[in-house]
Amino acid sequence: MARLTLEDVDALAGVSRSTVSRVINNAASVRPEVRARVEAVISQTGYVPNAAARSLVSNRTGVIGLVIPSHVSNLFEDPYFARLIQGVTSGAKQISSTLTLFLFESEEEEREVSPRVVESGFLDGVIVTATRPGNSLMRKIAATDLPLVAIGRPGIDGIPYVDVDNRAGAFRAARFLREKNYVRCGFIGGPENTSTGEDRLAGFIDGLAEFGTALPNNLRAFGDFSEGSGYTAMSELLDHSPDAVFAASDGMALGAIRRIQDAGLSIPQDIAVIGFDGFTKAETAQPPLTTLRQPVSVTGSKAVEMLHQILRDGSDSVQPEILPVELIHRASA
Amino acid sequence: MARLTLEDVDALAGVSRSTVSRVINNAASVRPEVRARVEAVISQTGYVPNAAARSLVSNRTGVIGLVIPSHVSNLFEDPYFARLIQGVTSGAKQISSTLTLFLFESEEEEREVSPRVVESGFLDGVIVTATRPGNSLMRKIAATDLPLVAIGRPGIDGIPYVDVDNRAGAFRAARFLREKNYVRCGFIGGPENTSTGEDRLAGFIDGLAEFGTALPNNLRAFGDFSEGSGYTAMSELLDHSPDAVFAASDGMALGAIRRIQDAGLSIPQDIAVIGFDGFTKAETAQPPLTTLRQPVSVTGSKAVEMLHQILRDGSDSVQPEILPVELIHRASA
DNA sequence: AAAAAAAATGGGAGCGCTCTCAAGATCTGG
DNA sequence: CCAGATCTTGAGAGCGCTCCCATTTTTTTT
Repeated sequence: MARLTLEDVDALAGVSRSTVSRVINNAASVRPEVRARVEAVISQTGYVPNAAARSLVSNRTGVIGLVIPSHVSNLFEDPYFARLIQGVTSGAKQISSTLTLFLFESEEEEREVSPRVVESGFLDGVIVTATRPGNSLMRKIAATDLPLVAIGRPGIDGIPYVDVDNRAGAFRAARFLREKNYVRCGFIGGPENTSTGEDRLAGFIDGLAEFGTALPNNLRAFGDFSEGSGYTAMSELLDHSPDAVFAASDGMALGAIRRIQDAGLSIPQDIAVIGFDGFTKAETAQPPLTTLRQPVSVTGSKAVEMLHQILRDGSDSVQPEILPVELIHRASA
Repeated sequence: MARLTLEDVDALAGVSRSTVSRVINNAASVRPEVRARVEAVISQTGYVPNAAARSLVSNRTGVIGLVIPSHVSNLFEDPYFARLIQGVTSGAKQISSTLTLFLFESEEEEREVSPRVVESGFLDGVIVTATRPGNSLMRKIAATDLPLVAIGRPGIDGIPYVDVDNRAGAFRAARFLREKNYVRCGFIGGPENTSTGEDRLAGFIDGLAEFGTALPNNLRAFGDFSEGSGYTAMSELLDHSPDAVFAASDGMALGAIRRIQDAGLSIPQDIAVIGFDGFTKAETAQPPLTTLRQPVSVTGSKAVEMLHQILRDGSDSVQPEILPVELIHRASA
């Protein structure tokens, strides 16, 4: 069976092309009985409008892109992206859109693919995630008129974004530790050239400062959010005998825990550990990890929502959104 | 700046629409100098053909769908899907296609969205993953003429698919344990109504049978591939004092390890453990997990490759592909 | 009941591209 | 050097839909 067209439907329903189109698009000015008749034909024949023809004339495709730049694809084992994708997908469903994924493996790919992504009219808008300040992809997309929402504070002014309150979360971690009278608080951070990395460090420093405590350089170490890097970072910190550590991801926190235990020390008696993420693996850790839970999936759906609003009302209509994080108290601190 | 059209380009290059089209599509019959002239205009103006117009007439969209049915979205923390998506993405890139993701949260959604997915002509083809035998979505898609490739043995005849050799892998695990003279080998399986679950169980049974050993019912337990479910399943097995356990996923193996350690037993002295997956978390486990590594990402890109071949040569042209798995020997067994 | 206003419907153009087909240009061989 | 074959190019139709506008039908008003 060849695919049905709108014209087949109008012939069957005894109305004009325009009327069928109105029914499909739920437009006004169609008599209820006519509408019913057309709908009957549609459901009987299983007619589905052709997407390409539709978007050729309407300039809407119902497709939004999710861009994940190259430098993160290695940390894809992190549940973060899985959850984010879930959130974006479910947001997209709300607005009857579909999600296409742009996962880059190298900066070269970013350069190469981006015109196709951006200019072909294939997308109604994009969500760009995990960017680094000055990321050229983001900059390039922002220079076009393709609607854009960033996830995480972008380095560039005027780009609407959704972020979790990394700063407040890290601040909270510091206060928590200091209130429990841990005095030598160490820090395991994410990559320093990311907004997430920066904010969690800044917030932690601020939180300690509140109690008149500083964060000396030798109690700072950095990883890439992965468990392995947390293990390595903890090795550095151990030389300077911290009594508590705040790690900027659950993965790194688990790595730190493993390192601490390998050193024959116990948690939280010898060293307390706090993570950041709130993934399930934090729950089943030994000991269960105290952590800051961030609403990853909500971040994703919120981003879609913002994009939708931009699509409707223009990009001046939206404000950045900062979602709260929550301290989950377990046994590790 | 309004978007350029092909006509703008032809005017600038002083040729006809047809010629520009030929250049874009890399067709023959264009004099080199003319081609060069047109290409110069294209690169200077940054012209990109409109995707919708193109696919309206060519009936190709350059988009392939990846369908993940509802019953797996909860196990999305598993690195499996992240890796699979990576593989599919990189395969798609090879054939200049983009990937759109269909992640369902309920069977109702599957029913609702599927016509749009399938019939709108928006997709050149789909890859359906993690299906259960008799899954209605798969069946429905197979009934249309949308090119389809399954990941994992589908329950339905005539559908091309890619799978890893679950059976051989599980067989290998059994042989390995028996050769090391473990005599009471237990099994923690995946969901019984999935092909993966079935094949890993069948292979393990066969492998034991090779040594004249049976797999009694009280040494079988089942989970959903997650760590938590492995923990629970191991609790059941412990009552029947196995001296080795093969878990059908790394996640469940790690859960089992935790359970065994909670019981004050040591690995592999008291109980040996083998997993299945070969994820990085198996490497960093305590003790490091012996496991069967499956090529997840390759599975994804292979599926795209098959789809591509179907698109070119028709669906009779492809054979199912079974990818080998590899035993990684570490300390847990 | 006729005139004016409002609502419903249909016809036509056109979105930006590809592809067929015919015409023009270039290249063969005798 | 010209008939025939080959290569290159351009014109035109049309993919399936939406949207504007003119026409017809219905409703409201006087």
